[in-house]
Amino acid sequence: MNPSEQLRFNYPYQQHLTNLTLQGKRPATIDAYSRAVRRVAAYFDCCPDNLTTQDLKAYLDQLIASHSWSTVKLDRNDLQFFYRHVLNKEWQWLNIVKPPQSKTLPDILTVPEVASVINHTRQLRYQVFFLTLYSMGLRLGEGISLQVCDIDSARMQVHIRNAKGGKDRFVPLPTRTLTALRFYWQTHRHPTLLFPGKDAKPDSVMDKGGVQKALKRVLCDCNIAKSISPHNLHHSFATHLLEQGVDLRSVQTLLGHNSLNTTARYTRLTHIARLNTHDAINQLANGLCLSWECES
DNA sequence: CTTTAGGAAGCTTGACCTCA
DNA sequence: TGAGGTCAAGCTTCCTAAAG
Repeated sequence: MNPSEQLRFNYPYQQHLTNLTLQGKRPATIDAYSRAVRRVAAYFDCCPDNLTTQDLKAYLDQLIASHSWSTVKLDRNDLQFFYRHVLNKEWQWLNIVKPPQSKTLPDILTVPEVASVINHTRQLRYQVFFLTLYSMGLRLGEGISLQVCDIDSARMQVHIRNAKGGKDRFVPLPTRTLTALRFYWQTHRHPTLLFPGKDAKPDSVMDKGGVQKALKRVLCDCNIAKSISPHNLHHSFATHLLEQGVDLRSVQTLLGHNSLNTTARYTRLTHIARLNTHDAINQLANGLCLSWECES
């Protein structure tokens, strides 16, 4: 893009960012939506305010060929937002962009596999972190943001703040996890964070990429060939609770899921006798043998 | 359908170790 | 002791999957 065109693009782009913020969109959404506008501008090498319907159809057509439908949907939604709120235009034809129907299911670790992963994790911080994610069914982002003040050891529960969609929830805290968190905290004694980063910035949390890489290494050491990421610990936890007889609604509340869609795979298990959620969680955590506990 | 979080890749940085 | 190598962590960006 030449300098004058770039200058012309900057104004609507900034307006777009402002509108997204004013609409209360989360940072991840603003990031994703702003990328789509930058991408279409880069593709046509100009400010996208005067593109024709044919131009945009051609753009989305090549995008379908080169990217996943998730990306295509994002760009479609972002362009719609951009045209509606920045350019004040409607693009009805965008409704013809519809992804094919598909439904995939995540890989699940067994309880012995989870124990193996935790025990093969050499660094204490990752070992305790994986235990924390699994034993309370947390998402990666929820785990790394945990603070000392979120732990309520009197009521044996943890306050999960600003989870997906900006929602809070409480989850039961297994005794074993509390012990592990206390043990690990003694090694760094950070005033607020349970899982601080290693860099010089005092309030930086543990890096997501580092956690992902650490888990990949451990899975390799354990010879586990399943497609597993930290988020699969969240799914594995849900599966194991249902296998223990906890009812589906309780598991969804625990994980911060409102819909039945993603957990529908587990519904066949709900005929099993109901079990107290707190007991089931402690049973799962107690089923893991942690190497550092054996050493200490 | 729309929105948000997670995963992955590529690059940089810094700690740690070895060796001349 | 300093140069060079190695590796993990951190950071940024882009892409994909999951959840609302």
